[in-house]
Amino acid sequence: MAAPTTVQQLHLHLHDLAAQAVQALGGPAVELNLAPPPNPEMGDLGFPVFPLAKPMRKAPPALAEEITRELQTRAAGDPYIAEVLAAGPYVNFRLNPAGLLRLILHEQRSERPFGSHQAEAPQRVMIEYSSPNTNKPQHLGHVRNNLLGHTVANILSFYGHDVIRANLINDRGIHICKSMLAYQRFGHGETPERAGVKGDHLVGDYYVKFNTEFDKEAEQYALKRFKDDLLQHVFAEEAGVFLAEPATLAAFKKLLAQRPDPALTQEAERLQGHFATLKALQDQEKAQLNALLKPIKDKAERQRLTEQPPQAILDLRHQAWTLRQEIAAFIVKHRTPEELDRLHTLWYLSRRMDKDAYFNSDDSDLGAAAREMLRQWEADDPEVRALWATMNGWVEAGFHQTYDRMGVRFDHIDHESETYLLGKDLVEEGLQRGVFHRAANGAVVFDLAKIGLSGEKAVLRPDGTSLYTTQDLGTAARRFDNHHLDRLMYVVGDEQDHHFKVLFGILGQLREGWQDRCHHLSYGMVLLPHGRMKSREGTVVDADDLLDLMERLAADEVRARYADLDEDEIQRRAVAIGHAALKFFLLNYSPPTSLTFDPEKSLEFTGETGPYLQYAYARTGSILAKAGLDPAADLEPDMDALAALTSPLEREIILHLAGWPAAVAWAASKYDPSKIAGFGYQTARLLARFFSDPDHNVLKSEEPLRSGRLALMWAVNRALGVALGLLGIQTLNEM
RNA sequence: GCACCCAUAGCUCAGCUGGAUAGAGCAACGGACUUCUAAUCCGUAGGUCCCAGGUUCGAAUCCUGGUGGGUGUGCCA
Repeated sequence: MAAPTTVQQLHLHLHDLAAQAVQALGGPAVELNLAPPPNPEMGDLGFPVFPLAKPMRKAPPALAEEITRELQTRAAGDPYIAEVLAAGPYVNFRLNPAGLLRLILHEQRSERPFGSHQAEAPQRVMIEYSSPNTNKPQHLGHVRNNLLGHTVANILSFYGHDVIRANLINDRGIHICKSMLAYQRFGHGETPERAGVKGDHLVGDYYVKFNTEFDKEAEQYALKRFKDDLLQHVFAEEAGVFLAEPATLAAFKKLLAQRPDPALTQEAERLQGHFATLKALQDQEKAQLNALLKPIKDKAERQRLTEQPPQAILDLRHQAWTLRQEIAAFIVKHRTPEELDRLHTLWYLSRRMDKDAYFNSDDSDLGAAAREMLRQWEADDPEVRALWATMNGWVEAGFHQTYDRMGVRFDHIDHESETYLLGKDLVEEGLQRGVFHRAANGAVVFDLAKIGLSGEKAVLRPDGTSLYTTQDLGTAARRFDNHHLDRLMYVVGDEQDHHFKVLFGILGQLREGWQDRCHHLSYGMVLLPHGRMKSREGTVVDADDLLDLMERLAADEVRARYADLDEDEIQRRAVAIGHAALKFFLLNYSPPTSLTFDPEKSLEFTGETGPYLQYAYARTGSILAKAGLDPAADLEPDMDALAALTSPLEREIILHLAGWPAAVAWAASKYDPSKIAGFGYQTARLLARFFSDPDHNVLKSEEPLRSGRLALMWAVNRALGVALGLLGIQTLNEM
């Protein structure tokens, strides 16, 4: 084998050397699991001999000794291997750091960037991310999606694939009509310019306006239509249940706040404490009942026990009932008739009334108007289309401002208004071929049993209109055909896991091989300390507001450190640092992890954060600059200088850098930016240790160590710069 | 009911596809600014890797069963 010219080849070289040694000793040809030992004193890269012990009929430690001796003779004179040593049942290599760093420097100067793949053929990959609705501005959830998609695209592209960044803007449908209708009725011709508001926010305000107006309408309807029904339920058997609900008591507390009476409010708060007890009682009851039922298989006996549980369980229920009564009695005693009406209505709306059904009924004025508007849109009504074009224009302009701020971009932008009719021909063809069948009511459906799931999935309604899935099938097909894709990826939250399983399954039935070329990059939700973001409750973290906040917080930090810096420079750094903190925070979680965003705790600039990486980078750059070296220009390594790098920390840094190609390969194959973030953080951590140690001072050290350390700084600066670039984090030369 | 995901330090998370003594950040406590930039470093403390079995030379990691939490399960999008 030729001498290794890359770190990856070196890894293979070591593996082959070890495998040859094993075979020379009569062992089997197996893959050896080369991994770093837990302690650097043991070596840099090693493998366990357990799997070889049985076939070679030797005790592991003795075998390790034997393999080590064999390797020592075979590796003699190898420029990359300093030592081979046995450690119990393990065989470890100690590498020559100078040789390793020379390889790294060589790769960093080569045309193919260090860490990009060397062997695989490039693939054409389309990755769809963001996919926003044009009825409201983007929020923190979108930010995670945008950054995840954009960063994965960066990684795949860096790795050597041909990447198409796609966005499918959901610009049509009933939800769009809601904001349009509210604007038409309440907007008075307002524009973003006149209101001084970003277009997406302006439209979002009308979407909210629609919902509050609709809620009012629904409440009035419920009160008028179901008054008798409400009263009956409330004072009948469900009284205790309804009144003793957390939501009811909370609503009542709000009502109490309108007629200030501290004593009552206090009492309401005390009673709210009962809910925790109620929950505990319920859990106990459930646990006891389950334990009781568990050993009993007979169905009738189980049912009897469920219906007539033993006294202990009844006691628990009684305790709970007493608490409920206390809460109910409090509300009944202190409510005014108006308040009770309001509570009834809220209860009915939350428990009994199907708001979607109401929206879709002729009873709802706003619902009917919105649906009519959708019909007009589909019929190309010029007035509706004009309004739609105007408002969508505002929203998209707003989106693009936000994308630009985040550094997120796209190669292809599709609109659902152009794609929503796609897929029908595909369904027709599938129907002919028996992929789909016609249901009794005329709908065209897919039998999910064909792909190992249960139930049916409709792809055409009885009236022949298409569904979301139909459109997705058509859009995917068009993308495969137009772009000759090897892979099609969707960055979408994990609540749509099932949808994509179905979609890909059907695609696979329609076209051989498409299923395996599709991938759903599923990621966890962004939660707030109190739970999910709910626009209804005003807990949504707006993307633009968040970016503003990050910039402001970062500006405060910069100002606190460099009071005399001019304001432009403060702002420039604040944008870089604030965005870095946000990006790193979101990308440092592995995608499947759902994360809790706590503004108090999440917006940090110290510890494992983006600015920590930027800081380490800035310091390497500063040292290079002081030495008169340009980090952008190439550096010619001098072996004597590199050989002077012998401290444990220097070795550790070099070894860590050698792990970059593996980190990129891993991130690219798993679509996981957190691997890159983790690598960057480890790099920064090693550097922080390096900088804090006076013995490792670069500029004050003697030649040839000084040149060696400068070469190391140069290599680290490049590697960290590339990692930060992939994460979309701006580098700074001074912090 | 069924399906999928998750459970690791007080909190938030890693843990390289089964290897050697399970790691970081935050929070707590103690120490280091005459600095190649303290957005930093060093140290102390903190663990029944949810529980019970199984596979294996070896399990946080794989399998089975349970418990707890989340998300789905539209002829909605």
